[in-house]
Amino acid sequence: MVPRNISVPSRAVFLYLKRRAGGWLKVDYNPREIEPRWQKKWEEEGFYSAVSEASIPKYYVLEMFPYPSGKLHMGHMRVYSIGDVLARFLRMRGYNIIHPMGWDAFGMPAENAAIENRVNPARWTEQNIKQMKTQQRRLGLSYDWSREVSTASPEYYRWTQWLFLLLYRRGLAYKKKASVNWCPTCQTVLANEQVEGGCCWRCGTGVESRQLDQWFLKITDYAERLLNDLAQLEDWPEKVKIMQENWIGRSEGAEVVFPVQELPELKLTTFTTRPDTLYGVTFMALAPEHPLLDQLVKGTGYEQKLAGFLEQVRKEEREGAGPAAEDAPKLGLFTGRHAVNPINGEAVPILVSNYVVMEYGTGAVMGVPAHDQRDFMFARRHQLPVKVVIQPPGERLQGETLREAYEGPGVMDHSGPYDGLQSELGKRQIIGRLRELGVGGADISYRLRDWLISRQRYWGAPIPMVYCKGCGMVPVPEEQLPVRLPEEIELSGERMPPLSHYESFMETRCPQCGGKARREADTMDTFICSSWYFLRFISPRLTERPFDQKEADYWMPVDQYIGGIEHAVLHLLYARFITKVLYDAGLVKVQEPFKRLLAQGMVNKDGAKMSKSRGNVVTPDEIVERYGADTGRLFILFAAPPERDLDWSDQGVEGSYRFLKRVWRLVEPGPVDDGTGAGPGVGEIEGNRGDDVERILTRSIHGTIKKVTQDIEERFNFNTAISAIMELVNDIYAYRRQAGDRFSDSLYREALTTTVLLLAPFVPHLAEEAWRRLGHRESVHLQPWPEYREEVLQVEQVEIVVQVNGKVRGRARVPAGSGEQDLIEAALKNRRISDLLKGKQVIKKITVPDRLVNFVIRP
RNA sequence: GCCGAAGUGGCGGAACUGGCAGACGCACACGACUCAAAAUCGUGCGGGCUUUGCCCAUGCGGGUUCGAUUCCCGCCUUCGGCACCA
Repeated sequence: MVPRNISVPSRAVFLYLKRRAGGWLKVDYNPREIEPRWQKKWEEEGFYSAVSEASIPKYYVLEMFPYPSGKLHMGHMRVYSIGDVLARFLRMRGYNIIHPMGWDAFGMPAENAAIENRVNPARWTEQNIKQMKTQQRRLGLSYDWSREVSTASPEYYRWTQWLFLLLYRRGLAYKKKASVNWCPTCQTVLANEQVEGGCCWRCGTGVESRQLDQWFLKITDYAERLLNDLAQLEDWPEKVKIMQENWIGRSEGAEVVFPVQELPELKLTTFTTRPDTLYGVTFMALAPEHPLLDQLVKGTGYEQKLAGFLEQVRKEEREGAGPAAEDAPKLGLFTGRHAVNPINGEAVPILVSNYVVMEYGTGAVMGVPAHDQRDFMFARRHQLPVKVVIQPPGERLQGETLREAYEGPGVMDHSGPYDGLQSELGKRQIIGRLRELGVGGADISYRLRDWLISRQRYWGAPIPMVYCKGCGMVPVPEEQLPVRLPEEIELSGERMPPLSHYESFMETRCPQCGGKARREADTMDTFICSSWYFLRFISPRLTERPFDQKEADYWMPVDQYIGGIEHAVLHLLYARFITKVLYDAGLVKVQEPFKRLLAQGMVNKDGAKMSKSRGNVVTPDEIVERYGADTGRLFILFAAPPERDLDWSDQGVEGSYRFLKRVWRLVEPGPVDDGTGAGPGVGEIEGNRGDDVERILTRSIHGTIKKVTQDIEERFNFNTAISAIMELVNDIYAYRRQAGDRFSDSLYREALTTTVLLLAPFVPHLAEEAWRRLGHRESVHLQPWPEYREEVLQVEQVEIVVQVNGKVRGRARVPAGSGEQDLIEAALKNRRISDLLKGKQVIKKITVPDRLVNFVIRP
């Protein structure tokens, strides 16, 4: 038996502290020396490499891979820090961790740099990757670098092209001429998701509309599944799911077919969410791009006028491009033809209007001005009749005097046999009638459009298609992949797309007939490259297939995905779509790629986004240089919960640094039992408070383990986890101050050991250095996470609050778990309480075990 | 306009299931150490008052409850998403 509270080791500590105070043997906290040393060591030891091994539970931690701009910013540092804490924590918890990193390396900055500075995009990108990787390495992140991939390498884009062919084979990739979003600055088209408020997501330029022959992916075929499966994503933020839901924009309604009066064989199909207003139709409006327009107008004498009108619309669009489309004038032109309302045989004029969008529904709108605000504004502008067919409760509206459309529900009116019916019921009945008549029926429409993937640019994965005079469009056979991007190319920035002017690329042989053929000159949207990269990380060097299915079955899905909210409907929707396609092709077993998602907030400074123009930019490099990576990581994680925006504070960083120095001073002396000297004399250490100090520290140790574990695992609240560790450190200092000759070497050691283990995921370098100083041989990052002992947390006595009418009026100490009667008795023993209750009538006594007693008295 | 989130000290934030509002940190003030400063250690720190204590206080106004930062209703402000989607 070793007696407790031996004074010898504590004297050792004491003397050590004294010596330090004298200024010798002291080593300051020096992250600049510690951090690179451990980074090197860890890499040599290679224990961050993931190995497939089904015997222990796997965990896939992934942060959205970056575009290699060459400059790491605070936003990057934040995502990586969050991911790294999780990866390190879960590794200590006994999981088989895969934590890879790579590069979303195709994209326009490389190409633009090439044009401006005559550098080679491939070299430029390589350079940036190298630079950025160095910056990442300095942060002490636990990546398995052996899995690094770059989407711009032929070994990778070969499989992006393979994916395209898979989509093509499955009928999900097609080429069509369509009016598309064109960014004049980027000289390329954009998918719908890539237009934000009418402007380019990348450069902010107003987007124009252009007619081009382009490649699309049929993501709309998956609209229903993409929508429904959101319900399975329990661990995704509600916000992101709602954004995707809105983006997909499912509306239920009906399809209604209107024959053209003058040309009965010609039929116009419309989509409406309000079949109950069918009797209120007073016109029909077609989109300017509507395919039947030419046929319709032919022979009416309106041909000239139509051509002029379309020219005007186009001009209007070019000039008025941008937001506020709603306020744009609703131009219209009569086509000379009429449509017949299938429900009542009424003929209404057919017009062309710029407020009808070809891409939604059928590109034709049945105009019900009384019950749709846009139709109403159009009708008033062009003197079309307004016919009220839905009466709101307690009102009788008149078409002639209506000031705005009534869009709510009501009772049907002027609707033949349906008069007097509730509109909701009327919807169903009219849909039934349309079906009977064979002129429509229930239908669903989505806001989601097909994904436009052609980019008239050079630096992307070439679309593996060949055009042959004899055979037409022919896909490049898989065994001929990759279609290599010519690396030595002069980019002028003028002749787009660049590849079309590069003969040695364009000229090829037709895979079918062997004759002369031309290649597709467009490259793919980089969002395709990033919609499957999480699978490539699983088998990054495989040459026969994009990924190994068995390995994918083991590692997928990504258990925790972390990234910015800006990808709520871009990357995250595309990746879900591609995963579902791969599932349908029998290549993966999961229908959803990301089990859990964390959308981290932005990093601001002085309440505004960090930007060069504001001059409020702080870079990870500066922070690492000045304070070390550990301080930067700690501050970023401590200053706010991960999903919230974070305000950078130089003083806050200073505080984190101070805390780490405080920890350093605890561990810097090394193991405490160096066996020199005798214990401190009585009175040399102030405030001896006896046994209690020991119990307080013990409880603090175990309480902190519990809190930190829960905060990381269940809530992702790293900020509160860190504050708990700070409290433990404060308790250790208090113990050192107060223990006196009861100082327990073993307890002190346990406290330090625990602190270091708990800090390991957050500040890996300092923790490692401290761990070794405490006398350990093996890395702290290979240690099991500490377990807490519940029994230590049990307390015998608790302090309860005593309230009178809900206001705190006193306190009482009671044994833990006391019953109602004991609580009340203890509360009444308090002088103030009994005084307050004297002569008063107690109506009610409320007790909450171990918490409070509340006396309700008559006022 | 529609959809969504958030409003708590001088500041970042905490309070997990309705139970002591303000943990932890920053800033500030004071004290110790020092010739002095820095560093460090310690103490205090929402506001008010008639200060053994009492009152007010979690954007504003109501409500439910013994008790509300937490639940409900109405409003205000800020931020984010969508924006002629028939």
